[in-house]
Amino acid sequence: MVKQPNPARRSERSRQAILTAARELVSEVGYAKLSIEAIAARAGVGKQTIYRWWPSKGAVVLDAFLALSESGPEDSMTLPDTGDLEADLKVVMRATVAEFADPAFEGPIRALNTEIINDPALAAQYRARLAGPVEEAKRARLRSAQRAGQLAADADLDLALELLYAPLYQRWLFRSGPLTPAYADALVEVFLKAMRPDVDQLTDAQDSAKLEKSG
Amino acid sequence: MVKQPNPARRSERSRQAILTAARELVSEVGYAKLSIEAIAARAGVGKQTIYRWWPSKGAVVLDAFLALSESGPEDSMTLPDTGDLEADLKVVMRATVAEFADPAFEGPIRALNTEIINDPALAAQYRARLAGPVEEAKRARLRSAQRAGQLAADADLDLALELLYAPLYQRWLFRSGPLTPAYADALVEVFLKAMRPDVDQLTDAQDSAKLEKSG
Amino acid sequence: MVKQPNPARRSERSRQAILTAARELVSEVGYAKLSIEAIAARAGVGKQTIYRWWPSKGAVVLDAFLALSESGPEDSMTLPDTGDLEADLKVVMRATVAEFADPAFEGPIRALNTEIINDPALAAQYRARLAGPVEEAKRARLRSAQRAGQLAADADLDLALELLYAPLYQRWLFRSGPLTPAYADALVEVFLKAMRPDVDQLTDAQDSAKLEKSG
Amino acid sequence: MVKQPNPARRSERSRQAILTAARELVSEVGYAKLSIEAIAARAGVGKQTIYRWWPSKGAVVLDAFLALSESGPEDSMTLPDTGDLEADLKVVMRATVAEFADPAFEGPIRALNTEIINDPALAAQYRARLAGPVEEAKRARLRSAQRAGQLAADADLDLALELLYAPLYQRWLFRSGPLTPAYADALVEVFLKAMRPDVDQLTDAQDSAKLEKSG
DNA sequence: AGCTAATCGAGACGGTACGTCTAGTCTTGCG
DNA sequence: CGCAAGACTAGACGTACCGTCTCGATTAGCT
Repeated sequence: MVKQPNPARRSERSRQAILTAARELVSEVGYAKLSIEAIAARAGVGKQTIYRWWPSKGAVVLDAFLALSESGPEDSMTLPDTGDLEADLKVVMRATVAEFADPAFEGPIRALNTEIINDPALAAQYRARLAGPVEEAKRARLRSAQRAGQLAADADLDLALELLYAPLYQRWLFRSGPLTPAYADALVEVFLKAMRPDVDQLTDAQDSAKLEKSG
Repeated sequence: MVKQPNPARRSERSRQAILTAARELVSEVGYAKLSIEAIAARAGVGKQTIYRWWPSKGAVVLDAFLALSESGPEDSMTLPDTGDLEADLKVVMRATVAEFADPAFEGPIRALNTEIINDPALAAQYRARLAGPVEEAKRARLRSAQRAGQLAADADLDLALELLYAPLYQRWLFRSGPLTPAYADALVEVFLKAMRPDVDQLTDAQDSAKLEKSG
Repeated sequence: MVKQPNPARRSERSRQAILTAARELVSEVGYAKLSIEAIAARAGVGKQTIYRWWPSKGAVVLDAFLALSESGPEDSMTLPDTGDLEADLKVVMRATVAEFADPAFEGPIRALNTEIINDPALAAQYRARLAGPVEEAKRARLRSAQRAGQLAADADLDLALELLYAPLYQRWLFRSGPLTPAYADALVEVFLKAMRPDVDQLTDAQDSAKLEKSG
Repeated sequence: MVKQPNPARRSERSRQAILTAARELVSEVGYAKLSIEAIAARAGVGKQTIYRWWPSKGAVVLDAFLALSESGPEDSMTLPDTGDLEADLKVVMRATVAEFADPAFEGPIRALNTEIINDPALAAQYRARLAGPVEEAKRARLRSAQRAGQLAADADLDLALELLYAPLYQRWLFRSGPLTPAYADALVEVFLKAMRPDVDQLTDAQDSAKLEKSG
C-alpha cells in the first residue's frame, strides 16, 4: 500500500509557489520544455513536494490554470440571454474567437489540450473542473432557446454543442484556417439552420412565441 | 550554412528499417515513451542515420504512417458517389467511426495529432501528404452534390467539411462521447439540414440537373 | 559560477563501487579503452555521479589506485637503513625492478603516466599523494647516508634521486632496454661513484661519524 | 589475406596535404583532441586515404614530424668533438635544455611520447627513424672519449647515456623540476664523476693524454 | 593513345562514447 | 512529519568520431 501524505499538514505557501512558478514557466519556455526540476527551483521547493501532491506535470499545469479561473467570485457562469438566440450566440462565438487569438492564451491551452488527449485521467479532471461548468452554461442557453421555440425541441444538445463549437475549436487547434468574427457568424448561422424546428413540429410554445413577436 | 546530406546516397534499407521500427515501437510502448535511441536499436541503425534524415521524433512517426498509406497503387482517392448524398455520406461517416474504434489505429494517430498541434511545420507536412488528399476527395463529393442541387450552391465547402467532421473528430480526440454508427447518421442528417439549398435559391444548374433526371 | 556538490552528502557506497569498477576495468580492457560509461555500468551507478565528483577519467583511475595504497595503516614509509648504503640501495632498486616486471602493475601505471604527462593538474595530485611520500622516504635515506659520510654532504638530493631512478624508470617506460637485477646493481654502483664524497671534502660530521664507528 | 595498396600509385599531393594538416592541427588543438576526420577535412582528402596508408593516428603524427626532420640535407648527425669532453657535453646538454623550453616543441613531442609509451610498434618506428640516429651520434662521442682516456674504457655506453639524459628527460616529461643551463652543467659534472676511469685502470693512452696536458 | 584497374574525394553507414539533462526516488538535517 | 535541498540510479538526448563501405571521377602504368 502506498503511503498517503496527510493533506492537513500541506504547506499552502509551497502550493501557491509551485502553481505560480508553473504558470510563469509555461509562458516563458512552453509546455514541452517545462520540467519539474525547473518548477521546483523557481518555486524554492523540493522536488519531492511536487511529486508528493501531483501525479504528473500535466496535473500541476492544470491545477495552475484552474487556480486562476476558480479564484473568481462565483464558480457558476451564465451566457447572455436576450431572447435573440442568433445575436446571443454570435456575441459568444466572437468572444471565443477573440480569446483564441490572444497569444498569452495560445501556448498553455494548446499544451493542456495535448496532455488531455493522451491522459484520460487528466481529461476527466479538466472536464469536471474547467470545461464542465462552461458546457453546462452553454447547454442552459440552448435549453432556453428550445423553450422559446427557436431550436428543435427534440434536438440532441450534446450534438448541438459539438456542431457549434467543434469546427471553431478544430480550426484553432490544428491551425487549419483563419479565425475571424465573420467565421464565428457563419458558424452560428449554419448552426441555426441545422437546428431550427421543422415546420411540422410547431408546438403551442412556439405558436405563442410567434404571436408575441407579431403582436 | 548547415551541411545537407546527399539524398542520392541514402540507404533505402535503413529507411525502411527505421520506419518499420518506429511503427512497431509506437504500437508497443506508445508515442510518449518512444525514443530515437530505441528506434535506432530496433532498426539496427546508427542514431545519426535518423538524425541525418529527420528533424524530430514526430517527423519519423509521421513518415512511418505516410509510408503505409502511400504504398497503395495510386495516391488519389475518391469517395462513393451513387447520387444519393445522404446514403453516401452515412457510409463514409460510419466507416470513419469504425476506423477510429480500431485500437491499432488509436495510439499512433492520437500521438501524431498531439505533435501536429504543437509543431506547425509537422502539421504542414501532415496536411500536404496525408490529410490533404482525403480532404480533396471529400470536397469533390460535396461539389458533385452541389451540381446535383443537393447542397446549397454557395456553401463554403471548408466550413461544410468542418461541420461534418469536426464534431466526430473532437469526440474521438477528447473522448467526450460515444462513437456509434447512430451518431454518424445523426451528424449526416443535421449536416444536410444545415447545408441544403434554400427553396428560393434554385439555379439554372439545379433546374437542368432536375430535368436531366426526369428526362 | 558553477554549482558545487556538497561532499558531506556524498555516498561512500557509490564512491567505493566506482573505484573498484575502475580498477577492475583498467585491468581487463586497458586504460585507453576504459570508458566512463563502462565504469558507471559496472559500479551500478549513474554517470552523473562520476561526473559530479571527478573531472576526468584520469582522475578516477588515479583515485582508484591511491585508494589502494592509502588503505595501509600509516601513510608514511621508510626505506631499509642497515648502515650499508650500497646494500640497502641494491635491495630497493632490485625490488623496484621486480615491481615493474609485474604484468598486473604494467597497464595501469603506464596509463597513469600517460595521463600525468599531458595533464599537469593530475600530475600535481599524483605527486602529492602517491609519488611524494615515496620520494621523501628515499631522500631521508640519502640524508642518513650523508650524515654517515657515505655521500657528498653538499650533494643535490633531487639530482641524486633522478640519477638513481630516472634511468630505470625511462627504460621501463619506453621499453628501451632489459630490466634485470644486474642492471639495478650497476645503477647503484655508478650512482655511488658519482655521489661519493671527495677525499678533500671531509667535514667534522664525517670525522665524528668515523670516530663513532671505530670507537 | 588483406588487400595491400600499391605504393607506386600513391598520391604524393595527398600525402603532403595530410602530413601538413596533421602538423597544423596538433599545434592548434593538441594531440588528444586531434581526429582523423579533422585531418582529412583540413587536407581535403577522403578518410580512407588516411586509413589506407597509416595504421593509427599516432603513426600519422609521427610521420608528420619525421617528414620535417628528414627533410634536412643529410640524415646522419655528429656531436661536437673538441677533445674537451666536459665542455662538449655541456654544450649539447644546454642545447637540449633550450630545445625542451621551446613551446612549439612542447605539445607535439609530449604527445608523441604519450603514444610511444603505449604503442610498442610506434615506439620501434620512433627509435629507428628519429631517436636512433641521435643516440648513435651520442654513443660515438662517448667512444671517442673512451679512446682519449676520459671515460672508463669498460663503461656500459647504454647505461652511460641513460645516466646523462634520463634525468633531464624525466624532469621535462613530468615537469618535476626546473630545466636550466645550470642543471645541464650539474648533470654533466656528476656524469663525468661517475664515469671517469679508475686510477688503477690507467692505460698507455691515458698516460700519454696526461703528458700532453701537463707538457 | 587507349584501356583498365587502383586510388582518389566524398560522405553515408553501424556503432561507441561523450557530457548534459531530466525523471522520479532516497537521504539528511531543519523547524 | 513535512519541508528544502540535493545526491542518487536510470536512461534519453543530440554530437563527435570511429573505422568500414560504397560511389563516381580522376589517374596512373601497361598494352
